[in-house]
Amino acid sequence: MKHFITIKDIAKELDISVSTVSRALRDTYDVNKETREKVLEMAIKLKYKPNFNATGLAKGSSHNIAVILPFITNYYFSTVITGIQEVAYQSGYNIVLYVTNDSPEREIDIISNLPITSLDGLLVSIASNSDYFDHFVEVMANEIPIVFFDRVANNLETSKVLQDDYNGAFEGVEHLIENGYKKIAHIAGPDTLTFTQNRLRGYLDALHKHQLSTKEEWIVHSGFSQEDGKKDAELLMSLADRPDSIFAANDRKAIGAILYLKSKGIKVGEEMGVVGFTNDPSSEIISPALTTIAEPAFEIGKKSCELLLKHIERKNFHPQEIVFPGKLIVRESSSKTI
Amino acid sequence: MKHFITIKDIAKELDISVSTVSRALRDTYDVNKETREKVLEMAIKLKYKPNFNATGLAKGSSHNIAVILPFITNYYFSTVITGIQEVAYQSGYNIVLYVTNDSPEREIDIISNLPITSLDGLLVSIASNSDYFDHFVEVMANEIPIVFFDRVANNLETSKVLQDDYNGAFEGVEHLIENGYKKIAHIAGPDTLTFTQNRLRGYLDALHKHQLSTKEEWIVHSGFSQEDGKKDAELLMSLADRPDSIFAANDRKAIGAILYLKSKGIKVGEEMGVVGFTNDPSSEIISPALTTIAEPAFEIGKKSCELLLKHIERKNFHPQEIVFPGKLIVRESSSKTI
DNA sequence: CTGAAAGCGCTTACAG
DNA sequence: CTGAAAGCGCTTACAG
Repeated sequence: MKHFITIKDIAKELDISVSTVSRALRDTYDVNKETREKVLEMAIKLKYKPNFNATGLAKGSSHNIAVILPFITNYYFSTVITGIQEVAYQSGYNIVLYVTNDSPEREIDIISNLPITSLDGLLVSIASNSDYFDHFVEVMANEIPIVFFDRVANNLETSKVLQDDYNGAFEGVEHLIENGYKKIAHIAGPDTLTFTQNRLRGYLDALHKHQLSTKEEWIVHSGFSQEDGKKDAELLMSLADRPDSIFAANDRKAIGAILYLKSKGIKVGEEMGVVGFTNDPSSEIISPALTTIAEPAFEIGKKSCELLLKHIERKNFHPQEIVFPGKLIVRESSSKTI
Repeated sequence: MKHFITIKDIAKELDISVSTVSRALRDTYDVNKETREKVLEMAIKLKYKPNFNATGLAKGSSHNIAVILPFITNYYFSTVITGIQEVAYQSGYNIVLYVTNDSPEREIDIISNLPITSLDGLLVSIASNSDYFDHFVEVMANEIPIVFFDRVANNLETSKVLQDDYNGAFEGVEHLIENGYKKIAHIAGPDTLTFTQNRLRGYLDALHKHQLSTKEEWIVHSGFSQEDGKKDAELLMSLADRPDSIFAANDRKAIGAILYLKSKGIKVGEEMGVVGFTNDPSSEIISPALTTIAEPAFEIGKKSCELLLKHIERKNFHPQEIVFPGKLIVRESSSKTI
């Protein structure tokens, strides 16, 4: 059996009670200054490490937060986690990671089996086709706060952190219009996701503002992968009335589309404008380089974690919704004259 | 205070002792079949969730494993974690994630402050310039098993999971030679890392086998980023005796190099061959597409986690070193006749 | 300012 | 096969 140094060892060594050691170790209680110093010294000398199972049991808090998201193998999510992690690390919290693979079933299974008694809060971005949120309600009923980011569950009284999907899309499409494109298609994400809907609205409103119209067949919903983008572009190019440009819901789709267009000898930029969303590093690698809306993924991660910690530490912290503005990054894929 | 259902609630409801409930909940002990079934039913009915702080305290195991690595914002590491996570999920283990940002200081700080009493094992990939491993020894002294992957600490009696860096490099360089390149440079990683050394050896031995020579100035060590690759290529191109091809330690460096070469109007493939290592998805996005050695990142993650679980479950499981073969993927960046 | 005692939820010899 | 009891390491009213 493993043996670790406990407060009992410190107490024995110093010939005082464990209660006093316990109090000295946290600085919230009245303890004689010298006693505290002796305890602290001894703790370092013995390399004492608190047993979080025990503190968790006794106090009902664990300094663990769960992060639950669809994937981690892409720029956006991995950067968000890095931001979350930065704040958690500074604040002495541990991150427990769960990946749903974008499957609603797996999401439900994970949430229902969460080691909820050793979790102080949850940070979550839901799966594309999640439509059942009762398991979140159950978690919240246990007084475990949740903060949603990016892919949020509406109708839940929790804090949310988002990028400005509507205005980002609006700006991206307007940029296309200003550069002379008139027949703008939109390859969108799954229409169940709120941010997909917001980007679609931004697209529609930008067209409307400039008295341009779209066609139903120019709006295609599918997944978020490069492969999806490829297929969407193929579909658009097969139309009798072809668009002259594409606003993609994210960069991976945009890149898939560009790859397809290039393979067909279509000159991206000149012949066919493309604008993405995210500012994935790949958008600089592809040629022509991709014009896109940059999302502050790292900041979103940091802010989400900060909010969650506030909820954890202040019982009645009022839920907030934070929206980060996007930023248009103009590159080569959207200029008729490269 | 939060209140959760406990085994006491089940016991009271059924009018039996908590000991019996406890035993019925795990199936290792002799319990009357009917009793067990009643308990299991009631547990479901009351939505009982075990308190892992309590089981951890009582048993000294927590079903938590820590994953500690330099970054998660790249293809390789995020895919490895996905593999780890897959196995952990199937086996009912939780992943506690720590990111060192490739900083040895942060790595030491993290490892020294690990909630070691609530961790069953560690999966780690060290920072580039780590050279102090005593904190790992300390962890191991507490009977917490460690499995290293990719960036391993030598001289430690633990299991290790790697790709075949030597042979991968050898094959990549030989491929360049077979395609007619003769003056092959190597843009390497930090020379402190074992896998960097192995890839360098593979490069050297392939040249040697084909009676080709290199020059000291053709071997340049730097970091692993795209930016590093760019700078390395710039340096190589400034040489009086320029190489005619580059074997890069990873794809990001290779891509940086290609981007630089393209910006100088150098025709990659024809004029200048480039081969990478990893098979990052970006290697298909860049044009010309990058020839590379594919690493089975997902498999490496799975295997690492499987090994760790064996160490956790079987006290005297003998440390193993697993090496996964790489696979040459030929694309456009290495063929003189595109 | 400090100590003794009860308790957090679970496990596990020890009896029977 | 089952129960009573002690214990895991820590916290926290309660006394003093």
